[in-house]
Amino acid sequence: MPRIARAQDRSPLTRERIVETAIAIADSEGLEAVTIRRVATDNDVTPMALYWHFKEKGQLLDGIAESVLASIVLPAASGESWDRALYGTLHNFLDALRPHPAVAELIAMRILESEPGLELAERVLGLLSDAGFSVEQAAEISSYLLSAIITLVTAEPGPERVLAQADYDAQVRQKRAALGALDPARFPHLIASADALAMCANEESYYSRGIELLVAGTRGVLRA
Amino acid sequence: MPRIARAQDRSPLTRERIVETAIAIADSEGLEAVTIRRVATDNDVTPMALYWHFKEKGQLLDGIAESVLASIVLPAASGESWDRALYGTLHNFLDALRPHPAVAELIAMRILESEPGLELAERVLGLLSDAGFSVEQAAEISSYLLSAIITLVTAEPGPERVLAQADYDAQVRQKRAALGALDPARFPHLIASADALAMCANEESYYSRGIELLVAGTRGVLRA
DNA sequence: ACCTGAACACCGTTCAAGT
DNA sequence: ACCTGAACACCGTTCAAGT
Repeated sequence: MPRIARAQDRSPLTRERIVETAIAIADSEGLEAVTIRRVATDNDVTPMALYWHFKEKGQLLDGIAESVLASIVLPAASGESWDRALYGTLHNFLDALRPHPAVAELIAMRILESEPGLELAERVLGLLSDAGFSVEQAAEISSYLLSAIITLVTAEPGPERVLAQADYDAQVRQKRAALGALDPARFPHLIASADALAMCANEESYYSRGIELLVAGTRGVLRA
Repeated sequence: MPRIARAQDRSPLTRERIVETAIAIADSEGLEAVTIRRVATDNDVTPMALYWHFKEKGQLLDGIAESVLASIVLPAASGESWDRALYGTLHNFLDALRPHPAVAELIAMRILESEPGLELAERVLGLLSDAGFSVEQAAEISSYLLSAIITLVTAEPGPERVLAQADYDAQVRQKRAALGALDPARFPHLIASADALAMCANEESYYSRGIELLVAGTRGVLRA
């Protein structure tokens, strides 16, 4: 008599599978949709099953951050100038974050808690040291640069990335209209910028100019 | 026969009083402690009373953001160079955020939804326009600069600002120890920076150098 | 106009128990 | 080792009702 399909017949849950589904939920519906109960449901398991793999929800969030940080591709250090290498490294970090804007906010506080995050920070500190910054300045600037890259993706102009295309377009129109309706005597520049503020016309240039600004700023404080 | 003290004898709740207590809770215990029920309790009122003043919790958070934005002091535009004026304006924004680091994260998405936020954005756009940026570039850079200021306060090195002094010190020690225990062959710069990364030695210089970096970066992309 | 009481559908988490 | 069932203390929110 064949047993009906049940939990013990399935491939067992793993930390990795749980984190994977959590990221998928965040990508499609936002971080607030990532609940213990929802992640459990998506794995055909009761909520309490997750507590075998994670002591508490915070550890699941740690796992998400670590997984995204692990996707950073850091090429071997080359003979470039420090500022070009810094640009490249920050871009490598950004490229890992962009596919998962909804979880980016988890990362800032966790960089120094994970192996791949430590490697990223070590690399940036090294480049700033090459540039001639003191240990204290390098520490301050590196932690700021990495946070700023995260901000770049969480603060991309336009509605949140989680929305369906139709909702997205509707929100863009609404935001543009709201800015366009302002008092022209008081907010002339906002009115002129309504289009550009309502959505990000060109993501690539938004991101590369953002990183460029950070690197140029780092050069600037070095000279000062 | 005297009535016992009851709800209808107290001064009535106001939007402002509610927002005020919400900010106080966030300041002392963090944003996650701000619940409808807790804010109600602190006002000696049932949770449902808040729904007379706010349609949903999101509107309370909007109110918090607006209140903090309203505390920005923007001096009248002076004859300074655009970059010095930009430094000053960003500092004005920062000064409004610093007393309330726990709610800073609410502000980024809400700047263009409130009167004082619009005034801040208009000012920054004007300065970038003076500098010679195109409308599109000014829009991109302004939204990035304002987010970056918020990041400066949410990403300040060291443990979260909500903790009691003893817990704060303990966390600093723990973080420093963790970094100090890394493999010196792989993470030499992190080990050297352990002290500086575990806490912010000098907040004032951290903040002024952060703004300096952003202004220098803006100058840099203008020349490019 | 302003607030309460009772109820609902959700959370995260614990604890004892099953295989 | 890995998972379930039942329960607890919390959420935000609705709806009808009180003054």
